[in-house]
Amino acid sequence: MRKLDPVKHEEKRREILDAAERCFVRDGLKGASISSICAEARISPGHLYHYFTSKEAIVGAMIEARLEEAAARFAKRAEGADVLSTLFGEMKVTRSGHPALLLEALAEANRSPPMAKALQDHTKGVHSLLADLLEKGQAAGTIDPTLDRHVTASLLISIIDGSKTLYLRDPKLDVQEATRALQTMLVRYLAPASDTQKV
Amino acid sequence: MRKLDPVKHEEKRREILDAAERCFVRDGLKGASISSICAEARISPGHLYHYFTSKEAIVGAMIEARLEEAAARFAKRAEGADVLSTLFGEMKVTRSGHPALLLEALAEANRSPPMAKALQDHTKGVHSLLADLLEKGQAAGTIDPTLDRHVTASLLISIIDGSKTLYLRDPKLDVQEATRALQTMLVRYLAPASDTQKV
Amino acid sequence: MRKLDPVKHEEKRREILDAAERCFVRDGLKGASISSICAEARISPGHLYHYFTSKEAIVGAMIEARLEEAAARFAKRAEGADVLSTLFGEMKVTRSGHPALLLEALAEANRSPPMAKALQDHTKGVHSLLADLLEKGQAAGTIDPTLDRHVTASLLISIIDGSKTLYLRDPKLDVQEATRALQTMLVRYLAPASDTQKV
Amino acid sequence: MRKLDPVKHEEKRREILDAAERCFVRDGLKGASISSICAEARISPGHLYHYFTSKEAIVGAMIEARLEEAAARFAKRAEGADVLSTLFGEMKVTRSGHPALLLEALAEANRSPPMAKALQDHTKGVHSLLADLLEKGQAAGTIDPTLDRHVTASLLISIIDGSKTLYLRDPKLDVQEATRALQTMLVRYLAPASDTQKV
DNA sequence: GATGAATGAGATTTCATTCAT
DNA sequence: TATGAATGAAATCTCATTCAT
Repeated sequence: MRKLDPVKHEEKRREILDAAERCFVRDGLKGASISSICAEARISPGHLYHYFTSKEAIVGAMIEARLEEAAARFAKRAEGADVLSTLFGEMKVTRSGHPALLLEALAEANRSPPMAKALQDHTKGVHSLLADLLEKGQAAGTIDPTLDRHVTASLLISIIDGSKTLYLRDPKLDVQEATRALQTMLVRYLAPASDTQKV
Repeated sequence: MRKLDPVKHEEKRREILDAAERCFVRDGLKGASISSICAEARISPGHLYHYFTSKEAIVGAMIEARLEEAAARFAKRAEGADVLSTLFGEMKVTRSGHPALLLEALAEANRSPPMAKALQDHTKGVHSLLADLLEKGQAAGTIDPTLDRHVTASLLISIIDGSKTLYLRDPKLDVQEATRALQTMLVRYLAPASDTQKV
Repeated sequence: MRKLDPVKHEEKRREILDAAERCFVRDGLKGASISSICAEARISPGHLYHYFTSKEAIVGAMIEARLEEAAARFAKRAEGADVLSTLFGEMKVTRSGHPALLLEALAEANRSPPMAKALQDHTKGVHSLLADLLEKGQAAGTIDPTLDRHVTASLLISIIDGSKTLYLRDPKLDVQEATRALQTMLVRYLAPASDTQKV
Repeated sequence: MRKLDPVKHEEKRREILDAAERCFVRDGLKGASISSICAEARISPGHLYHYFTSKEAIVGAMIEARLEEAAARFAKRAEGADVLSTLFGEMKVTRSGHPALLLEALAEANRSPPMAKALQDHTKGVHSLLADLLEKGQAAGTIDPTLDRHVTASLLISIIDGSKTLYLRDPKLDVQEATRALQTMLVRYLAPASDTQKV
């Protein structure tokens, strides 16, 4: 009797996730309520439960989508580019892309094993992309060959994470200047020893 | 004839804050409930309100205490030391000191102006300490004199923040190795141009 | 496909208000609790908040309804009648109609501006009705033309208010006798000077 | 061991009652809390319970004191005066003397038998004073001898009660004018039939 | 698919009262 | 006498979730 249209279903799911995201950004993962999400998505609470089994599921799906999107963006940026320009590209995003959500996810990962797993799974993808880029750079002689690719990749990710707090800790900071400084640091770190010149 | 004993009062306050902190680490800033805090502190809910006017006040006092403590620790470490060894010292703390709380505070600062203010105020202290250390290093010739002290200080703080996520994103990461890599990066970044040798 | 049914909604609202009124009469405006109202209305506390945003809103709506009802009853009684018979009619209600609620409202109006406003707004309606009746009586020669209609109307309302305390101050008082005395007083007060005969 | 000084005790009790009264006027009988009373009286909650066994006892004692005071004032005013001037005197008090408390007491008397009893006991005193004054007036020929003294006394009390609502129902009312109108009404009501002239 | 009524547990906070000192 | 620590019940209100239609 139910003629279920999987396409429309998926569409609606995404609509709800979008609405949920706006609520989560505004009110926090715990602070946002199912009913606020329903209001934002203009559906009834009963209906929402046709698409998601619980609030936790919404949070999970939403974070998952965000992480996936970020990974995809990163992968696209990495295509045919070198490590440095990929990283530089990523850093311009710093103030957009709702760092709030990433911080929420990181805080939540401390307590929620599913959240931690989602975070770690996604991290793996970005990690191996970076490690590959580093390897290519080392082969091409543009990256210091003495650096361990895996540790360095992890480090680079953590630096991107850290860059999300710059604005929170000092809203008056000149973002462009800070970005440039970050780039300088990365260049100095990753360049082979022969590259004596400082940027 | 008995007058209120401010020492005991302060003691009890700290006891409650300690209990609260354990709850906040375990359940999150929003996830921890007043009654769980009361249970942890072994007092009645009514009594808690002799010491704090609201849950928000508890969160605020607790974060403030943590930030102050961190700043004090940092200041002590900086006494008579140079930038690099101060930073290296700070990084060993990485896995202790409840990074969970810092991440919670950062996430919360996105929405709560008082939290943002507390974070920014504390940041200023650490920032100027770092800037001073950088200046001294530049005067002594151990730090690249072309670096802007203020931007660099901000950047260093954000790198410390980012280091808090290393373990969350990859629990299998070798922390010692990662710490060494971080140190390498800092040395390469901060060293004057003449110091050609890589560590 | 089911849309919200405003009729049923309104019905339920009124049911809750009726239950609330019973509680308020029994326990007082402050003494009645949300949970007692829920018990009386046989709904859950959560559900009550689908219909009212706060306890204050319930109190307000309930008093408003009462005042409106009283005003409507008064207006109906005044239709085609003269002042005296209207007032006499109103006085027979004395012991019914829950004078308790009016006294609560009056006491509350001392502190609650919204309550004061509701009371004053409703008073205006009754006041102008009375003033009109007085004017007609003066034109017809049955009411002393030297009386100021507005002050007199206010006075008459306060006398009705005062009549609500008769039973409270002396439960053994013969209500019929008291009502007759009240009527006598009103006749003597309002009658034109030429009407020398006392009732 | 306890050398209890009954005079000081009584003094303190009265101080507390005065403080309590201010709180009750400000916040209502239910709205005022023990701790607000303690703050107002500048004593500790533990200490308060040396003087009163419960909040109810404070309310009771306070209302009792008020009623007694009102009765005493009334009695003093009645000394050697006639009904009308006594009533006129009483009416000038209208806006002072915290009508709030009387209205609270009346509302409370609907539910609290002790409060009802206190009210009725006090009423009896005023009632018989008024009845006496009326009797004297009738003997002297200044009061209509056909009026029942007891019913009339009750009626007069209720009119004084009602006058307490004048200002609440219409804050813009000219109090002097209203008082004059009230006096007119009383004169017309109480004067013997022969006194044809209207005031 | 879609609504909104309905639930009941639980959150924060207040308050009268008692207790130890 | 006097303090303020301490209690625990209860009050208001929120929220994730389920159900009937």
